[in-house]
Amino acid sequence: MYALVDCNSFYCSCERLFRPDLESRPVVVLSNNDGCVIARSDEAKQIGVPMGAPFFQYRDLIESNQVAVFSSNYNLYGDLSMRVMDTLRGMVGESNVEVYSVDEAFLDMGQNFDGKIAGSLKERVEQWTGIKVSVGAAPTKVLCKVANRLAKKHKEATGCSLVLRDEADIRQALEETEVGDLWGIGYRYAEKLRQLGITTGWKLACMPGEWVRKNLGGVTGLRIHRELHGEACIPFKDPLENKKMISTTRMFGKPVTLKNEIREAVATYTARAAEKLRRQQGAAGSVEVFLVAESGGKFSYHPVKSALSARLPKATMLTHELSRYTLALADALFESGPRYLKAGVILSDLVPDERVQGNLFTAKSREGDRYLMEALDNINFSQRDEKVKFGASGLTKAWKMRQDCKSKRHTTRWKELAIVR
DNA sequence: TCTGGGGTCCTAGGACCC
DNA sequence: TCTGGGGTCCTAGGACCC
Repeated sequence: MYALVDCNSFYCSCERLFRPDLESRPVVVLSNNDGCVIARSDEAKQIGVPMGAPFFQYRDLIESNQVAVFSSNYNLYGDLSMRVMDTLRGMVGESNVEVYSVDEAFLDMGQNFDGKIAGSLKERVEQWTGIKVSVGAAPTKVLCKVANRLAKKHKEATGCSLVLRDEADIRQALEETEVGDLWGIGYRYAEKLRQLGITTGWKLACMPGEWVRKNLGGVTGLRIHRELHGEACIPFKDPLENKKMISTTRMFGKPVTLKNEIREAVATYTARAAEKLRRQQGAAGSVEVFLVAESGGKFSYHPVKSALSARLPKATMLTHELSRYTLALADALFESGPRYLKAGVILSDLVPDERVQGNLFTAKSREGDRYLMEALDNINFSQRDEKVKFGASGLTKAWKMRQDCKSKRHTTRWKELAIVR
């Protein structure tokens, strides 16, 4: 049996933790650049603020209902997420927790599953961290998702925790689940399935496997289908696995037209991506840079993307080596004229740093560079906020994103500690 | 007139997730 | 004026190999 533990309206819960006065007020959290709504408390959902809604379109609704609005504060959410995950690890063992996202984890509950543990997991997390969670348990990951969704949907009846054990439970749950609400069935497939009259999870489960393989993206669809029948096909992932790709991409706070500003942004994003790369002790064999520009058309929002990539002669984790390439790509991409909205840097072909293949022509020892990176990361990690950086990243950063309603980093900065009087 | 069979590797693009 | 960021997996098709 597996269990899925999912934090309720996670970002909103984090904000409320330090603002108890918001307990019964609607709360929303905005994406970077204060662009769209990415988290809503139950009250905000009831008022009718949809997920992903552009903030400017819903501003009136939000203001007239006195919704508390926050810019996203990833320092705070990341830290609270760690506390939740640590609590879970303490209860079921480190190797039985797969952190699926910042607010979700799958737990491997083993063979002798006792239904009561679902409740105690929930209680302990809430007591130790102050974050409310929902628990769904079932024989497969897809069914855990179904259970979790229903646990949330029927809060009063389930107490936010639901176990699907035998076939009767599963059938009933699937009959109540719309096909598009299944994990792995997105907008496109849901549409297609509905056209064919397959409206619920149960109806999909009743289709023959071969049909599913043909019509639902091959083996991916087949896996979901089998999971609906209680056959676990989506493996429990090793928590120590490294990323295969690392990217840093951002919208600009306002459109950018100057080459220098594009270069600053690309240098900054390269430095951030390289930092993530070093954290997993990796080195990148390829880099890609992309720019997104406004389209000429006045009445439509159709940004134009252009991208270039380069393969490095030797995989590296050094910021200054990586940015030599990313800046050259940025120069090649840039045109004067377009108003640029966004840029991004993607590192791929990642290999573990110690296994970097030697190259006959770059024999020079790079120990010094390595120490430099280590020192840089240490300073920036403990002091934060880019205390030390490369000049190419720029000092003014006119293009930086907007964050007008950001809360304090209560748990990760001494200076921003909450004050209680 | 008639032109094999069995592979691998790479890339682009689609679909999905939170 | 204003629409996020960071990932994963899979497939099809082309180039190339013997």
